[in-house]
Amino acid sequence: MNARDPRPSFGGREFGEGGDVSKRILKLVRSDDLRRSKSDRLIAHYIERNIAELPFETARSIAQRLQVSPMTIGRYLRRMGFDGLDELKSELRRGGSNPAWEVKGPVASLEQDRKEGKLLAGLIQQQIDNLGQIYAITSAPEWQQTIDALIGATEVYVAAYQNVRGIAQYFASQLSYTRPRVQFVDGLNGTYAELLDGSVEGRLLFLHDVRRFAAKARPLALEARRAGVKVVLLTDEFCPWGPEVSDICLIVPGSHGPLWDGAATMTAVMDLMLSNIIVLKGDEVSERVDTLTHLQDVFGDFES
Amino acid sequence: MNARDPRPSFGGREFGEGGDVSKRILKLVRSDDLRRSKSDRLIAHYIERNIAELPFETARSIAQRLQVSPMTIGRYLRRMGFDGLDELKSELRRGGSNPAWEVKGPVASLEQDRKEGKLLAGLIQQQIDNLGQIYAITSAPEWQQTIDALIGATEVYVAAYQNVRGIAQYFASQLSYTRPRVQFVDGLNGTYAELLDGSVEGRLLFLHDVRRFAAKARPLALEARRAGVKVVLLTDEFCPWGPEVSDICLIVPGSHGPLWDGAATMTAVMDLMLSNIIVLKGDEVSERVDTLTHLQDVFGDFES
DNA sequence: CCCAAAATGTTATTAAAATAACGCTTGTGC
DNA sequence: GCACAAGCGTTATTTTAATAACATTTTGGG
Repeated sequence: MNARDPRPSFGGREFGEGGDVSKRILKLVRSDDLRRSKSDRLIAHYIERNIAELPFETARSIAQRLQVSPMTIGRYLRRMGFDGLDELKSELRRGGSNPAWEVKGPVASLEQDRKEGKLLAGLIQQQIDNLGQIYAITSAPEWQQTIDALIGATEVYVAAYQNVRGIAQYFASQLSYTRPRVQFVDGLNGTYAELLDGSVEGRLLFLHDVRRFAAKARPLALEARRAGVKVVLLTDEFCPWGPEVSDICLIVPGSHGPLWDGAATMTAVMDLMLSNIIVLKGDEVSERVDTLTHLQDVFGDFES
Repeated sequence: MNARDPRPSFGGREFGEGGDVSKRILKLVRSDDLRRSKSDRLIAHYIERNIAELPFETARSIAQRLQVSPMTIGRYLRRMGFDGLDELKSELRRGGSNPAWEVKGPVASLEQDRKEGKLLAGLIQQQIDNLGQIYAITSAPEWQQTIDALIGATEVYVAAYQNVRGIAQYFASQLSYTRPRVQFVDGLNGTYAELLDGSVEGRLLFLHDVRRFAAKARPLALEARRAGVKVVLLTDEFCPWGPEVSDICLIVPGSHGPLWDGAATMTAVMDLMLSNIIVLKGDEVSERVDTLTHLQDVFGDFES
């Protein structure tokens, strides 16, 4: 045993209260003694909320999720009184009888509630169905073209209006982690000169618009193409002029609900694009992320 | 791959019969093809009776229990169509989602397709799992409190920073369709005076922040509460100071991927909130939407 | 009873997780 | 601020599980 990481003689299995095991673990995890440092709280919190998932986890996987080192998890478990995650697991196993993971998952109860006509369950179900559909998009040739375009362009300009403007800004923000020269444009100066002045070859306009289309969108796309800018359009199935004004037109189906159109599916599509880019660019992205993380620490107003 | 122990092209995930995963596994295990030899039946029987225990087992431990060699277990799992027990476990973990589309095989595109196809499908699956989980949030008391607060407040201020800023702006934009006096605040004037000056009772701060937390977020929440503003915090499971600084703390689990943290789940949560509000406010919202639609037509730069 | 084919066990190798030892960072008391 | 202690990450090592390749046993037909 490591002298630096002693296993205390109290706590853990020494308790013999005989009650429900997961309750005991939760109680342990909630005790002040195990929430002292920041990562303590992180881990405690994670266990508290994901106790049903623990059987599937390893110390390593938890560590990765929480962005700490596996050692920290190991030390924490030892402070809890368990000699490694396996010991905690077998304790959980004995305690049994509470298992959310058994046959019914959370999704199963979701299904149940949906049948009972609960509104939110139905909406979630619809979101899920939508997500199932977007897999089809990733197999379309336009998908690969879009990825290639986003990677290959010298400069990327992202544009969107009205209510989905924020979503596109998010995309631009995330995209800039994977490559340089990404900019959100709003044309508030009235000209879009930065995009349309033709001073750089290989520019790309990533235009996002959905129903109740913005008046500016179509002319911008047309003008961009005239200026030699490649245009990617991400839109929904209601766009009447999609393919005409764009080089690559990605149509996301089903991104509209009974009450109104949600942006969740679009966000998922964007996240998928980013993931795909990361996979393709690999280490190149890691380096850039490191650089940006450093810059964040210097200028970024991030915590800690 | 071992020529003696081929993994057949049928079986396992190739089936897309839909429905609950454990059902699928049980069905597999009961098929004649997987009960041919003596140990086949032994293993099949064991899985059938102890499927809930599987997450705690290893191939080795099962083997020991059944007095066969670990190899036999491994081979059996492979015949089932799983590449090792871990793959079966992760299937079980997913619980209940329909793998129909996961199966559609490799996407027909460029070289790395198989890998990437799998990857994207996996990411979508993860999104779906996340969505399944958010149902749990909607049943939490905090959910209803949040909805009530969003409806009941005299003024709503939405705040977020860095990369999720756009997402929150989207939320603010959408929320303003359901009720008046919604504003996104960024504190760029350095004071947040509009929010903190105490000139109006019943104000609400809707603060959204996720990992790599903004340095501004925590102080803003604290200051807001001091100024008598109710604080709703929408965050992920990594927030160490969530409940301390907020009146209502909504924690969205699983909004993080292997590559990075996506915003799709958060967007879905927001859309759900909006839907919930619409349902509760009913006609009141319709009227407001009509009004806003009219205003859009006059000022809004919308098409047609 | 024998023989071929299938099934299983054994052994050696590979892959992966846990952790001890060390060093850096962070926070905290004076 | 400064110094000491606690917390954490990193690397190298140990331990454990999974599996390919080979050896042995079992099964079923003649």
